[in-house]
Amino acid sequence: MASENLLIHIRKFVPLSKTEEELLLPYLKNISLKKKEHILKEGQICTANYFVVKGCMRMYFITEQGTEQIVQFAIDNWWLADLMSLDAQKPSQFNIQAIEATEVIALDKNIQEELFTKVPKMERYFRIILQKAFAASVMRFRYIFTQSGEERFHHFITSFPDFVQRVPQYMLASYLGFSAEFLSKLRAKKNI
Amino acid sequence: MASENLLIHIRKFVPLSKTEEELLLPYLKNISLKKKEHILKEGQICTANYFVVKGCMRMYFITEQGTEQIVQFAIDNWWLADLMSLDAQKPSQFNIQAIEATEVIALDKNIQEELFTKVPKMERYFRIILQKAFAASVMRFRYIFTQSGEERFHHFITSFPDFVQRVPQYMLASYLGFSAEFLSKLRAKKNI
DNA sequence: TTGATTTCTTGAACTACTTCAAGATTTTTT
DNA sequence: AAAAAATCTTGAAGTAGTTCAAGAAATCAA
Repeated sequence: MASENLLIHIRKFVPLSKTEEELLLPYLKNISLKKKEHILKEGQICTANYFVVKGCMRMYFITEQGTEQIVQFAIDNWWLADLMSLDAQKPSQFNIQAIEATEVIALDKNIQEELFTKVPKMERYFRIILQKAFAASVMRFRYIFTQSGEERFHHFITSFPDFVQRVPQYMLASYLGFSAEFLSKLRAKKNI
Repeated sequence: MASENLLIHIRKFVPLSKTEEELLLPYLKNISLKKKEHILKEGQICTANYFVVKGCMRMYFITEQGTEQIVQFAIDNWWLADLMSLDAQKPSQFNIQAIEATEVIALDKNIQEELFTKVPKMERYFRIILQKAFAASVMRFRYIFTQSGEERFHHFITSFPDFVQRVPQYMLASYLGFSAEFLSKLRAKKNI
């Protein structure tokens, strides 16, 4: 059962009573995505926050030059959404797409407030999750600003060796902030 | 009174009753920082979250090459902390320093949980603040990855014209991710 | 109000990447 | 199993930045 994965994740940060868990469940919606299926497209309003139960997703946009630029990945047990669009209910500047067949749980914006009133611990859970996500993005800035492309690539493959197998190389290059050709040359140099 | 500025900020996101405001105040500590004074140094454990009432601060670290790299600025009405160090209570990899004479309000980590229990709305306030901060950092990645140094500089000075006057150019260059010399050349080219 | 410190400028040589193009390989679909 | 689509590779030429060095200008401290 998909929701069980989310419950396990939540319990790591806040202790939920049986009653609270039962209150929470009706707010969750299971969604299955095929490979390459979009759950958000540029110009649409982001209506939910998505928890990846199993699979892999990317958030990206199309640059002025017409190329794709990836800003975030999400794998099992990560939340993903365009929080700016979700918050302001304005058209998104991003796309969110499944890279492989993916199961997500959606928490709809318009019932989220009601959930937080009924189960205040969920507000706490998201405060903690967001704090960690923001702290991680500060570290990402650190890496982007001080490491060369080669160093960032090396750091990434040693930190997430299994993940590297799951996404096409050109997506990894985009996420790390350099061209697919450059990554190919790095690999050639290192015999990877 | 410094705390009044924070109360005004909080009220923008959550409505606080008179009682709740009175509960909150004893948790706040006012700190005055001189220009160049540090409130956190690399290796120390970050013990509080800081709200800038008036002034300007930077969060930076020293690269392997011995140069300073700025990851965040904070001006009036922004929170600043090394959230990773604060959360895990491990030594920080960053420095936080006042760029000009600055007044901050500190919210200590070890009493924060107690505050959230007494005034749950504060947990909500931080959930909202963190959500906005994280959404903003996603946009910052967008700019870093797609705009040239020149474009980022132009975008920044048109978005925050007053801020540019307040910090030395070399700090702005560092924040934007290029060398001070390069920024100087950009300005020469544009007669700014 | 002078000296010390910090910040900004400029040019020259260098490099970590990019772009383009075209073919090779792998994966997916039928 | 063949055709189509997606992904990866390689080389050559170009460029947006960097580093270094040294002086000029602005700001700060006594």
